[in-house]
Formats: sequence, structure tokens, C-alpha cells
Amino acid sequence: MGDATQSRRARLRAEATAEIKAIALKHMAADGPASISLRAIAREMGMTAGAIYSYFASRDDLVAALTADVYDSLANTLEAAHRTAPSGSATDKVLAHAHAYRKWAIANPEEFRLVYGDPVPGYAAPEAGAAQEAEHRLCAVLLGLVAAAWPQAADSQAGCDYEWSDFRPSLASLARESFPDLPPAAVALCLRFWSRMHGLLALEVYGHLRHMVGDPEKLYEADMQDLIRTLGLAAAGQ
Amino acid sequence: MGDATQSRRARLRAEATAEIKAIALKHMAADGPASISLRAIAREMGMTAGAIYSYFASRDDLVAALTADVYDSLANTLEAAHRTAPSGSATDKVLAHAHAYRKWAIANPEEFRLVYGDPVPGYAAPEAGAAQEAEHRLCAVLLGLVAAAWPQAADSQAGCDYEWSDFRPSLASLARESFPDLPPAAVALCLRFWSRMHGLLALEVYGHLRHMVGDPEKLYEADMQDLIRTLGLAAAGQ
DNA sequence: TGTACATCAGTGAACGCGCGTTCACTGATGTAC
DNA sequence: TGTACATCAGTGAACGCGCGTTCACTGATGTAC
Repeated sequence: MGDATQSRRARLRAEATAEIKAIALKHMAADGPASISLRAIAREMGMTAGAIYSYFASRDDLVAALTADVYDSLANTLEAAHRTAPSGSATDKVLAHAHAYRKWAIANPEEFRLVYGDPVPGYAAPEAGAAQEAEHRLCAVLLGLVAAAWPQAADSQAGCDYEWSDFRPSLASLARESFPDLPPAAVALCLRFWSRMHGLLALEVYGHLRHMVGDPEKLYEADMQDLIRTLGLAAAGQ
Repeated sequence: MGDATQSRRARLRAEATAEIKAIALKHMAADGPASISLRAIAREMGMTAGAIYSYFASRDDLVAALTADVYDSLANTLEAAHRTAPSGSATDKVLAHAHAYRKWAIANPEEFRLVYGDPVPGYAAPEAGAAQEAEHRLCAVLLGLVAAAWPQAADSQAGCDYEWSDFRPSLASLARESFPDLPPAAVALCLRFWSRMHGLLALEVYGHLRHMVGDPEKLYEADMQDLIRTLGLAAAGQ
């Protein structure tokens, strides 16, 4: 490990790898996930097509790395939002999460599409891997949020009858282990919270709000305020 | 117009055209919108690639026809639901709309993706066309729904401040012409209702609920009941 | 009813293209002594 | 510090493939008289 020198090669390698990924995402943003092409990336980098194979063993490898990166970045973003919420109140945590999620999605629409949109054609995602692990982290963050809100929100969910068997074992066991006091209805609320953010973000990212509304953020904020209110949480300013 | 005989050719032509579209959608379901290929369609129909050009002038033409069909089918479905709702009550209309929308999306996931997911690579949608007209019809149905519910739902939206200028002119004028009594906050509610259905449906169609929940329909129903409740509408059974 | 002509769905071969991937190679960078 | 060797990013040519699209053609179906 002859530090400074060897890490020069390593650094160049890391930079090139990052550039390949960045260009792949850029192309995806323009034309959908099908347009990720090793040859096009190489062209843009001023390299020969074959040179990419110094960095990724195949196109599928690149897509897998991309996917893992994106899940990781999203999970980090949301965990950070949870940690740095202005106060510990459930309302603040929910709003911080919602803001962070939207900010990430709007700043990185390609990433959002890669994870939540159509699959890359011809790419078969590995059954278990970094993506599954990150999905786990995302669920954990959402469950933490609902757990914080549940003491105040439980009443508003009184009419919802759920059993643990309504959920897949992996989600049910995650919930029961991390938050033993939470009932199944709280897990349902967690998924509905997620979908509520997702609906507005997906419409915005895919351009369906463009012809409807000038400031999608305002609509998103209003919906989140409505959520806070109907859950019976304390208003934001305390 | 030598009826029976000439319409034989016309019928065969219509059947072949429909088959081309059906196969295109089927391929899209398997591999995303990028996988719509004239050659693959011709192969599956036992024809030569060039034969497709008897029915569509180009691949873009096929995609445009597909998109128009899908928008039309969705608009027809939702308009029918509005017309045949069990009673005229706002609650019944909202639930009928929500059911019809989900039923359509789950029965036709390819269609849902074509409209709400990634674009077909290399396809530039025409600026004005059947798609825009159908989108208009969809907005009109949603506005009708909110108009029916507004007398009861207005109170729950008291905190929402909207101006007409918050919306794009096309949407604002559609709302003001069709329902002159509706305030801007009702249009916002309309978009939020749409996005609320969309969130759960998009997650389900794209497979993100598969690892979470056994019966996504139950979650969707629960969310719609919650919506009804928080809007202050009368419960479903009257 | 029969014949001459028009229509037009479908053929088969060809075009040029961009793709992922392989392979023998070059040459600069880094390592060991 | 200098030399011999190893590593490895990148080259350039080639492969086979599927694609959209064009084009001159054939032959069955439909039309007009």
C-alpha cells in the first residue's frame, strides 16, 4: 500500500467509475432507462467502447451498481432528515421526512425513475442484494416515523382493522422487532403515508402536473399539512 | 360501398390493426416501453417486418395510436363509473371512481405504464392530439366528483389558501367554465385526490407493494375510506 | 354471370445503424529489488 | 537512485445481433361493366 502513489491510480479509477455512472443517469433522464448504453457513455467520455469493461463487467453490472447507489443515497437522505429534524416532535419528523423525500426526488428525477419507474429493459435485478437492504432501511425509517406519531395518531385510525397476516413476513417481522408496541394498523398507516408522498412526486417527476399547476411544491406542502391535521398531530409551529 | 364484401377487407384490416396494438402492449408489459418493436410484433403475427407498414406509417405512429387508445379507454371507464354510481351521493361517486380507476389500472398495467410511466425511448409525443383531449376529459370527471362533494367537503379544506393563478390557465378555465361556483381550493383537492389514488396504484403496478402487503386492494380501500371520512362526507352505506 | 381492371396486404431482400461483448495489443503507471 | 518487471487502463478492429425503414414484386380480394 504505497499510499500517495497507488492511491493516484485508485483515485483516477474511482473518478472514472463515478463519471460513467453520472453519464448513465444523465442519459436515462433524457430518454428513459432503455437508453443506458455503454457505447454512448464511452463516446461521451472520449473513450473506446471496450474501455468501459475496465470498470464494469457488463451493462447489467453497471445498472446494478447504479440501482444500489440510488437506493443508498435515498436511504441516507431520509435517515439524515430523521436525525436532523428541527425538534423531536412527530409533526416535525413527518414534515422533515416529507420535505427531504421531495427535495431528493425533484433534484434527482433520474434516480427516482430508476427505482420507482419502468425497469431497464433486459435487466434482471438480483433477488437479494444492496437494493433489498436499502429498501429495508427505508421501511425502518418510515416505521420510526409512524412509531413517533402513533400515540397521537392512533385515534384517527380507529376504524382500520388489520392483522399481522395482512403484511408480508419480512415487513411484519421488521415492524414487530423494531417497535413491539405498534399494532398492525400503524404499519398500514406507514404504507399509506409513503404512497401519499409517492403519488404527488411520481406525477410531478413524470411531468403530469406541469400542465395543471404552477407550483407543485405548494400542493405537496398542503397535502402534508392535511395529513398532519387528519392524523390529529400537533400543528407545525408547536 | 358494396357492403358485406368491402367490409370484409375492412374487418380484417381492423382485426390486424387491433392485434398489432395488443401485441405491442403485451411486449411492453414484459420489458418496459422500450421493447415495442415492429419486427418483434411482425414475427409474433407470422408476418414480414415490412407488412406492418400497411397498418402504421412508422413506429412512432403505432405508439401515438396506442397512447390515444389508452387515454380513451381510461376516460371511458371513469366516465362510465361516474354515470353508473350506485346512488347519486358524493360518497358513492368518489368510491365508484376510485374502484373503477384501480380496477382499470390493475387489469391493464401496461396501459397504466404507458401513460404514467417512462416515455417510449425516441418517441416525441405530439404537442396537441387525442391524448390532450382525453386528459381534458379525465380532469372534467375529477372536477365533477369534487363539485359533487364540495358542499360537504368545503369545511375540511378551510385552511387551504389557493388562487386561480396557482393553476395553469387550461385547468383553471376548465374548472371555472364547468363549475362556476367552485373555489380554487376545490381544484387543489381534485389534484390531491387524483394523486392519492395514483400513489398506491403506481406502487402496486410497479411491484413495490409485492414485498410488503398481501392484499393491496384492502390498503387502497382503507385509504379511500379514510379520505371519505376526513373530507367529512357521509359514510358509504348512507 | 363473366370478364377486365384496380386495390392493397403481404413478401423477401436489402440498406445502414447502434448495440454489447471479445480479444490481442500498447504504453504509461506503479512496484520490488 | 536506477533498473527489471508487473499491472492495468485504454485501443482498435472485429463478431453477430436486432432494429426501423424502403422497395420492387406477387397474388388474392374486391369493383365496374
